[in-house]
Amino acid sequence: MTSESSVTSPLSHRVPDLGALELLLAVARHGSLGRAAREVGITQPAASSRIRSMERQLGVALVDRSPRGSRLTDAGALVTDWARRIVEAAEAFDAGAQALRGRRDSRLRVAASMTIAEYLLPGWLIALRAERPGTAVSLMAGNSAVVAERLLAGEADLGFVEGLAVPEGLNGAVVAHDRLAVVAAPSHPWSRRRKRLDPSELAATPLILRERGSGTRQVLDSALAAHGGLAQPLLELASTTAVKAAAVSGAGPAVLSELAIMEELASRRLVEIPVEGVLLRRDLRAVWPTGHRPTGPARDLLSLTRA
Amino acid sequence: MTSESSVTSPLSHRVPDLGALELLLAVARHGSLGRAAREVGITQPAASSRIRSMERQLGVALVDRSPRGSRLTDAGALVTDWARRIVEAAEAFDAGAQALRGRRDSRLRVAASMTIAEYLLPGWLIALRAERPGTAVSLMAGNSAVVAERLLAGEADLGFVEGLAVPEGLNGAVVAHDRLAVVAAPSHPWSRRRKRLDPSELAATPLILRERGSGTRQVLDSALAAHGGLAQPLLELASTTAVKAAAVSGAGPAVLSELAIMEELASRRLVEIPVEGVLLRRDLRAVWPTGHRPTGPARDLLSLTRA
DNA sequence: ATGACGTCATAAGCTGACTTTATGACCAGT
DNA sequence: ACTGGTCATAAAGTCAGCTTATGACGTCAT
Repeated sequence: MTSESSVTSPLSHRVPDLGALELLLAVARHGSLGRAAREVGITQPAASSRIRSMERQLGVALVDRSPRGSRLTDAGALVTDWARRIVEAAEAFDAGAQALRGRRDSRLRVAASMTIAEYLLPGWLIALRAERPGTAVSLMAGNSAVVAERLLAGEADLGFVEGLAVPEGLNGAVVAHDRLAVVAAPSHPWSRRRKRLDPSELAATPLILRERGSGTRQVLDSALAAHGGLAQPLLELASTTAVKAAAVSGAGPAVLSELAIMEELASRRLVEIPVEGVLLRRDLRAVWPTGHRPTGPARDLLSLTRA
Repeated sequence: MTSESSVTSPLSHRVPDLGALELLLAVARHGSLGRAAREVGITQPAASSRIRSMERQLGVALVDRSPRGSRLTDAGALVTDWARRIVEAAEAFDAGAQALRGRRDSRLRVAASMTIAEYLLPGWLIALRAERPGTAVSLMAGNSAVVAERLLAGEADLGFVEGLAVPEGLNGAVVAHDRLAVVAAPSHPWSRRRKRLDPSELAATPLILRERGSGTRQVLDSALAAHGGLAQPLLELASTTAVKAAAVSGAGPAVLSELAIMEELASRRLVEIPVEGVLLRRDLRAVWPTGHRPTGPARDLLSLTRA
């Protein structure tokens, strides 16, 4: 192994900072260090030095400099693609964080359940910003009851919930679907099964679960009710993240929202276990007080989310 | 709109740097600033100050401090989840960049096509690092011909290609599938179609495409050959990224690999247009020289990728 | 009660990374 | 040759973040 590859130093020492990555993307777009520098608001020598130190840090030449401009090397193109994913995640972070700041003068006040706020809303906010720049959004995250309360109190203009039913006093429209998936680490015996899992077997096996009362748990229990009773907890954890981490580490099978595990499935840190005939689907809905159809910015956001 | 929300200042001024985000994740894990500080290798006062300035920057309280430790606030939990996605993208970047550095003493030398190197390999490398820490990997990216050449010259131990066929002299195993999808911006008329698109209509409509000769273009042309001839280019662009950007901006419909557009579909910046009866599927294969079944680290990586 | 141990906050001084300004070298096209 | 574009280098200033040293506060066990 190389001397560096085994070092467990903090990521931040081995990955260029966001400013450098943005600069790299700008260089890719413009084909010139100087123009890229202008785009990100620094001078040309600063850009030159920054790209150079990024190349030193990574140990790879990223751009071919010529008197007619700079083009990415092959390795540079690859690095730029990877960098773009970091920057996109940062954009989602920024969109979410700005909404969370929650100024009272926001034109659109959104109340959303945790799952939606975590996985879907940042993307929607980016799309909204692209279509209606200057729409200031504020975000309140909470469970269905909290969302309903805010809407009915007139403290929010649009809500998003993930329950089985629309709360009393609200109207809603389904904007997306979520599916609960049974997953396990690739090392788990279930990941090598050939037959689909039988629901009764699922109900009889201790699982890593969110605590009783969580939305995920409710959906699972109601789906298993017809097949031999409630889910058996192997571990009960307080957050989706904790459940995921336990499952990845091989502690046992878990039941998680599809939204939460897309990346783990793609990288095969988790494997989905097909289940026979159990429908673990739930609707994600936009909601508003009965009679108050969304208008203005709320309507803009709603139309973005409709599938 | 708020004074900040309309500012188009660089992302890096509004998003905390990677070190701060890592620190926040550590605080979430440990429930204590001091212990989190120790984990990321700084002192407690530094952590205290860094979290505080992050809270100032975001305008949101992230942790509840008490003499018995620190817990995330509700907003802090949400911010932490968003931060985790940035850090995960940074981990993928790091895994890829280390492989790209390509020391000659690497124990596992991989040659991969661009699409695979870009979208799948970083995740595999993270998984490999988790299972076999200390396996130094080097990466060479290129088209199928380059991959084959490296393998046959003994300069690579394992290859990944995405063509329609296995190159001469190599054996292979399908490790994943890719599907080409017809996509358009939500504003495009096709996104409001109710009927599936007819292949002959697809062949007759000018599309945003990669340049002739690219893998994507070849697959599309061969699929359309049976339905009225080759694809008509509206724009021919040199990179997947450029095609994607043009499609997102509404320039027209595009045909892109499913891997490349997962995020855009999730956030509805792009909409998939269902097509009637055209199979735009292609296999992604691991390959090695005929007769040289992968062993050691190459076998470890191969077994990770098998679906 | 009281002392020990944990928590986090504050203050002062240092270091280093990144910046700008001011140049210079290089190349292409006029 | 000259003009206008490219990138590189050097010197000097700025500022964020670090460490060390200390203090305040709450909990727990004696």
